[in-house]
Amino acid sequence: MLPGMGTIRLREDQPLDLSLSLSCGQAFRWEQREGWWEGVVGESLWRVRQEGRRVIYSGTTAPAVRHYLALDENLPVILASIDRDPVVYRSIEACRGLRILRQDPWEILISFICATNTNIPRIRKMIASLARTFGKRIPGSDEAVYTFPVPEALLVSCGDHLAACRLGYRDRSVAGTAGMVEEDPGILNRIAGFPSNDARAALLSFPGVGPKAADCILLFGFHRLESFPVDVWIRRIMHDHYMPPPPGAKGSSEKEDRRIREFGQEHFGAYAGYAQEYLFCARELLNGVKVRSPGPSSSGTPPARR
DNA sequence: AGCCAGGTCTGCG
DNA sequence: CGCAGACATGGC
Repeated sequence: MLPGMGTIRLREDQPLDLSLSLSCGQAFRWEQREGWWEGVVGESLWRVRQEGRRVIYSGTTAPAVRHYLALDENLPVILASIDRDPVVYRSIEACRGLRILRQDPWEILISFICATNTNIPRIRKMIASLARTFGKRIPGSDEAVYTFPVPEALLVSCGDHLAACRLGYRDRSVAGTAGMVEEDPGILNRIAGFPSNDARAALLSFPGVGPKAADCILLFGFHRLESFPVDVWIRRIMHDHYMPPPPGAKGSSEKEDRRIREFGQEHFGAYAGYAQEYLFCARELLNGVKVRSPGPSSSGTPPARR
């Protein structure tokens, strides 16, 4: 029997969609293999799988899994609180069981610096490349598996290694942010204790972190569930279904994104981040845009736009 | 081949 | 301030 193997029984009233939660774009290191989800959390390789109301795991412990999957949070209450209009209602129906994970702030900080102006498949590759190049190998796994690199690890090598990770122009931001965290190792812990607006301001001081990345880091790395990141998809959904862009508005602008974010937080309330994530995950349904997801996907005929 | 992607930063007016 | 371009790369 594998170390740390066990089963968690989900409460009848607490939905979970493990696959959706791990693949929806809030975490980038989970892969489906042989019926399991495999991912590195901290120093360990986890294997997780869901069978109905059971979560089966190995390589970790039940409390760690419960914490990571936020099984302590009352999802029906959260979903009821954001269920304020037919659009988000449809998203909830489509994605019920999606939970916002509790992930490591440092890993999320670097991940969402990498996530700017690119697509999810490539983000996954960039993160995998960083881990393979700078992380520690985790023993006891058939495939080579690596931890997410600590800040110092991203700095020691001569920079050629970073270039080899193919981050594009983001490599400077990753290196700069790693340098700042290495010089001030307590900074993320302090940010974790800040009120959200101060935490947001602090995150904006890292190179490569703008308003959208800061909100993603707050939501996924610091579990600030009121955060409402506005990316190209959310902007599209909000303009199509909630608040048409002002006449004469050209494409995207920081001002317009701020307007969308403020509307989202006002409209959805304290759990606006959950609303954002459900809308994001239902974007194909809502906007009729073909979206790729990892793993073998059985694609029917995509609905026409609108 | 060309448009686009979970945007950010810089340099203008 | 607010806005336009540049930006490095690869998915589709």
